[in-house]
Amino acid sequence: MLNVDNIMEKLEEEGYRPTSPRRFVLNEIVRRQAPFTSAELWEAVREHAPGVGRATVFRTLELLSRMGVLQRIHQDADGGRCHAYLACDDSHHHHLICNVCGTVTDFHEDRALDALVREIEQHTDFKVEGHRLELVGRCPGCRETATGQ
Amino acid sequence: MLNVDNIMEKLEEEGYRPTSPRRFVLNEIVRRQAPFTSAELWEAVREHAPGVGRATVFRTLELLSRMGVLQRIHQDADGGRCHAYLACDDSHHHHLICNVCGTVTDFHEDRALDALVREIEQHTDFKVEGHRLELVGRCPGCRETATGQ
DNA sequence: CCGCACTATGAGACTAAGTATCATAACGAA
DNA sequence: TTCGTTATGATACTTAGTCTCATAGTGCGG
Repeated sequence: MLNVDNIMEKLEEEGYRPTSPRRFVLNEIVRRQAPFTSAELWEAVREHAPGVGRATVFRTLELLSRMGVLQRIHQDADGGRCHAYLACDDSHHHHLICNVCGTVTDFHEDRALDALVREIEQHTDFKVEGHRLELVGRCPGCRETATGQ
Repeated sequence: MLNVDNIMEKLEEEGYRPTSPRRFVLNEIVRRQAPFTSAELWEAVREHAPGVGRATVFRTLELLSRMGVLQRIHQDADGGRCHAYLACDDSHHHHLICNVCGTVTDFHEDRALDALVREIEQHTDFKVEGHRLELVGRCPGCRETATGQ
């Protein structure tokens, strides 16, 4: 699914044009494993495809988010600068982000989450309609090697 | 705990000065029930205490966040504009935000969340070190009255 | 009560993310 | 080829938040 051609095809199916600026941006997005900022992406696009404008980069980010190919994740940065983007498939899932190397793993533990939601609904009388959940930690690789924060 | 005098006292205990600009800002923060944006707060402060500068409002927001009196929450707004602030006590807890009226309820369901974390650790071999969780839905009041989105 | 070191403040410049505008260019169907 | 539509790049703009710096407030030691 995380393949430039597939996504371009999907774009076309949904009525958008498979243009080359979009392909350039998509190329840079797909090659990233860890969450990236818009600034990083724009820098990379400018280097590899100098003709492409900044607005197009943002427009493509927005388009792909709407299509579910990309997610915008929130991080507890100090001030602004809290957004990062991440290519992922569009099924409902959550992210596990490594504190050390930034790699992201998806997970789909809906049973336990449903249990949590049910418990909360009982206690609070809220009707829960949606959630935002992100876990951070240490991936299998970094768990062994690195020790300090 | 959500009392201006208490918080001012706490400020003083931690070595900060209980100045009147801080008190003005704090007043506006404490009177809000629902999450508010920095712009709303700044507008309110400017109206009720014209002498206070914008930088002071942001500095106070930051200070209170560091002290745990305030949380910065993330919302899936379209673009920037994703931050809201919320006064709350500093124990570890999560928020339940009403989609209709914006009211926020805290919850402390750590058992179910721990179960979720344990399950994920087993499946992924990650060591989970932290999480961000926010639930949105419909509070008891709005659940009865409103029906449309 | 006074002076002094330090912290806090306001004004305003600055930064960075993201959006809006607008004239132009590429597309693709007829 | 033509023509309506969609996409594009340049650039201006907006908005959240930060930085700087000169000034003012604060609290403590005398």
